[in-house]
Amino acid sequence: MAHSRTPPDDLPRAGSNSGPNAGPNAGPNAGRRPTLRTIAEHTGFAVATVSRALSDDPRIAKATRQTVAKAAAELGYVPDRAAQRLRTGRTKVISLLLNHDHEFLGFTNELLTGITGALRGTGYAVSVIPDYVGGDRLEQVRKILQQNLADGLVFTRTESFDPRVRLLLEHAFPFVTHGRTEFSQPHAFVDFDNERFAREAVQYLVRQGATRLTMILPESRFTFAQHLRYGFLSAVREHGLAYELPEEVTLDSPPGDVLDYVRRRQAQDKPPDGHVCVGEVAAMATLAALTDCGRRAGDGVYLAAKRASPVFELYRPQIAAQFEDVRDVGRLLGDLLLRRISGEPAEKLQIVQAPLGSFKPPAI
Amino acid sequence: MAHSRTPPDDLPRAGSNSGPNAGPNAGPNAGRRPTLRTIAEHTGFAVATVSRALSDDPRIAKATRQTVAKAAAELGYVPDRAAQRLRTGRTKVISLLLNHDHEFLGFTNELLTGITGALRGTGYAVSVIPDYVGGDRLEQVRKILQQNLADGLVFTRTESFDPRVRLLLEHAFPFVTHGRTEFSQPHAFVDFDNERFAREAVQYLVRQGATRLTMILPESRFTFAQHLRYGFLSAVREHGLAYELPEEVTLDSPPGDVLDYVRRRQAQDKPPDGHVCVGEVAAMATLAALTDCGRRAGDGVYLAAKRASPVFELYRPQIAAQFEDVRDVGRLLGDLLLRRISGEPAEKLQIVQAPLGSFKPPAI
DNA sequence: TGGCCGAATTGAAACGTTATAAATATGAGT
DNA sequence: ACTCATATTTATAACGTTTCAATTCGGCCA
Repeated sequence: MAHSRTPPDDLPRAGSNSGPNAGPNAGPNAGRRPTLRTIAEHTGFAVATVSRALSDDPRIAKATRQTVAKAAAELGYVPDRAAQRLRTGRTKVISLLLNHDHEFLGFTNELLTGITGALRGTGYAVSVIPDYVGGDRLEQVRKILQQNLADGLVFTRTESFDPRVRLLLEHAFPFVTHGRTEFSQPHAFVDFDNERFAREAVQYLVRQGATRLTMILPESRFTFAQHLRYGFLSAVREHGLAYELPEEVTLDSPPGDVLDYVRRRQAQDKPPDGHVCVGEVAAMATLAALTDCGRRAGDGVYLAAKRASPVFELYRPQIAAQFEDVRDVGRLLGDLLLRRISGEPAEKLQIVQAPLGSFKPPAI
Repeated sequence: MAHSRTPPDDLPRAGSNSGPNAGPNAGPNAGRRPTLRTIAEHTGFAVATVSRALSDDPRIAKATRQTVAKAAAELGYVPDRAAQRLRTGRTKVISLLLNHDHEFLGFTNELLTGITGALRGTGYAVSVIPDYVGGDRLEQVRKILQQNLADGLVFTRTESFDPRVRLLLEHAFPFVTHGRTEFSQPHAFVDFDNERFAREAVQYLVRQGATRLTMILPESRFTFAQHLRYGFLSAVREHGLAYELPEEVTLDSPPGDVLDYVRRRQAQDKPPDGHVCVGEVAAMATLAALTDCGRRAGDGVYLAAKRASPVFELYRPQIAAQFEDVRDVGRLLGDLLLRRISGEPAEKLQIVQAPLGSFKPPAI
């Protein structure tokens, strides 16, 4: 315990129990969790000094910082989050708005794995907030803002003019979305290049020999619906092909409805023979419907899908698919949010992910 | 603003700004979030009284409680969690240990939906903590205990003598597990009746005409591995059937390994013709392997599976399956944990869920 | 009149941290 | 010896809540 200047070791002004028996766990708060005060009593410095030393404030002498750090480590000190939060207003929490209604298989698990991975070692915790897509999506965001429940926010299923984005921008609250918006003011996001996916899916189906293409779209309010539509349409028109974009069902329709729709459509005139499937569930429903109608994928009718679950390679017959690495999405979202929280400008925190892999006719 | 006794309306002892202009938002903290003090200044009561009144303390006059409640509502008061937490030690957080390695498709999403649903309106937040099954599963639990990061804990994939359970019991910390243990001291849990599932799966396969049964088990340290094994074995022996329980692969093996294993086994002597599949991934892998070997489920080889994802009904060919309602599991876990936190004895908080539905030969 | 009681309310002290402003000591310059 | 800038450290006041130990008050009993 070598101090630089005059360590007030002997000054009895600390009062209570810094007397003769300043043993390791002798104080009145014996078994309790160590606080800054504990360290202060052990080292002889003031609480304020200890606080500063631990945050590596350059105004504190280097020797002091080391002494304090050592004592803190020995005592197993770890700062009290409630106290820090009360004092600073920073929560060390990031909230994830999670939607329950629709799910690409395994999406939530992969996303969380990615986010918690990115936050590892930073002291940030992830708090999960339900996002009822059907209800008022603003409610939870308002609550977080008003009650200061988090330092940053992540959410998915972004709409072109997402009211949550508007609100958060107004409040200058750090956030990252999965998906873009069409606001002029920039914000941080990670997005999959759905336009390119749709275009390449169409091109693949054309190569396979499909002549009439279709794709079940997300509800049009979601930005990625526009990207998909644009990619699909521009590729289809380029090849001068027939196509149809059904209005009756969306990606969020109950899978049974999608199944029914595809079945019905198959029974009608000129059914499509090239299906772009934007998720595993859509692909499964489409494939099931085709099977139910006695058709076999690869034999006069073709699928091109997007998959997000690594496990989906087990599907038989295999489906030609590009991969969206959702774990990586989570990692990026976490990473961008941390940087946003620490002040980086939003326009530098925008990532469009390219689809992984390329469409190949299934071997099996 | 009628007070019961002597409201110190006129006493200027409050000092600062309770003078002539006690307008709604006139104080020095104008736009700021209202605190107990704000309410105190508005109603003329002391901060302590307001605090008590809001917690409906019977020592506060009824009229006062109403006055305060009204003022709080008008001002939009909402207690500061950091301050409450600092003062009381209660965090209003429950932590969910989430494992990333293995996933029944959609499990995490359903579980979280259930838990957050159960916690709705209670003020509790769900914090997600990664649980690296491969690593030290105790580390995160220790951290939560030492740093007092939560009021309660939920975790899955429970082991027969799960060290996390032991530690938490020692510390008398509230928790609920998904899955039982073999400790003598009781603790709260929700578990699926895997023994019954395995037994009924075997019975179904026998009815279909299977003669040699198999099941890929979880690693033996997990309690549900024992339940599955017991159910499987007792049913198999009852029927005097041949069986095999492979050692090479487990439920946690990479799906590709499972696929390879089943394929290899099919090529060997006396391959099993009845497969009990404990999850969607196992079922997909098994089915894929059979398909790859030119066999068709339902035609001399049979599957009986457990499914946790509602979406799995889209699988073709359909797989005879019982359903574990994971959303309900989540709801129950949340519910039990709340009750445990509020002091109910653990032995009354134990639920074994019966499998939903019964095995039927797939129509399609 | 005075003392005592119960009901209602209150001041003040915590909880553990950080930020502000002030204090102290050191060394250099005069 | 005296001032002054510099380098360190410190006391103190918050942050918003809950709770302990008073305090106030009217009425009741002696």
